[in-house]
Amino acid sequence: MTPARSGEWRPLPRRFYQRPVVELAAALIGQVLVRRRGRLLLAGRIVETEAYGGEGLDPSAHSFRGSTPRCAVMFGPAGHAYVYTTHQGRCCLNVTAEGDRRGKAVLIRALEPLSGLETMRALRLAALDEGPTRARLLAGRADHELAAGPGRLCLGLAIDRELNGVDLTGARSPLWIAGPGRSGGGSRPSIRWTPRVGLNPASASCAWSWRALDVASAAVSPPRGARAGGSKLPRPRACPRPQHRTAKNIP
DNA sequence: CTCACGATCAGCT
DNA sequence: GCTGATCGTGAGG
Repeated sequence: MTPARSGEWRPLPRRFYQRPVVELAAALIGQVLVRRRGRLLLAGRIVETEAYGGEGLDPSAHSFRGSTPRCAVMFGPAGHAYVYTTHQGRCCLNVTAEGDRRGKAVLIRALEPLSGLETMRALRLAALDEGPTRARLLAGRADHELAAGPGRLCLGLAIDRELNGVDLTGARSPLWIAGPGRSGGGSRPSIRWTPRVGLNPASASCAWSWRALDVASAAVSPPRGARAGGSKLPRPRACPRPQHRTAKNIP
């Protein structure tokens, strides 16, 4: 936001990412994702993440069946960006974990915008078709909705496949993750665990509560299609026996 | 080459 | 709360 605050946004070191992936998903809550675009900094506080396990361990992970051209970055060192495209030209951002080259990563699902809000709004709008609803969207898009969702935050922060593989710890990186700085207030966020979004409810991995979210944030992404603006926290998708992580759960 | 499948989103009921 | 759009990716023939 302010130059003084942006000066506090230094990249977290490699060792921050070198830990079990579920632990990293929790540790990322409250940190600040920063995107440098020319002289402009776009940034938001991370409020929602999901852990994805490794090859042969987590059927929901792209790395489950081993390295492919798309997910090769997951098999690289920790602290790099894995950006993949989903349909409708949208992207999702993951950060690699552990560095054991077994394909573990954390999906960043939602941010609370901190810096560059007008640019985020413009980038989001540019991705929509021109039409009669455009003005209404412009007026109605609340700040906390700008990056509430994995595809939305990539649009708003101009994150696309060109950033796939970038080192998040690099001093000159166009993308990095920083500590909360003074604005963090010193108190650790309160984390709630739920099953991950979009899984087949019948799948065994649906029982693993590997989605971490900041209970205090209004910017967490709804599981699917729910109207924004409501104050209710998202309800986890119906899954058999949701449970918190256990030693057995952690790949 | 062809086919099936989503780690989604916006709009409407 | 539900539906349709729409296309990159990877597996298989």
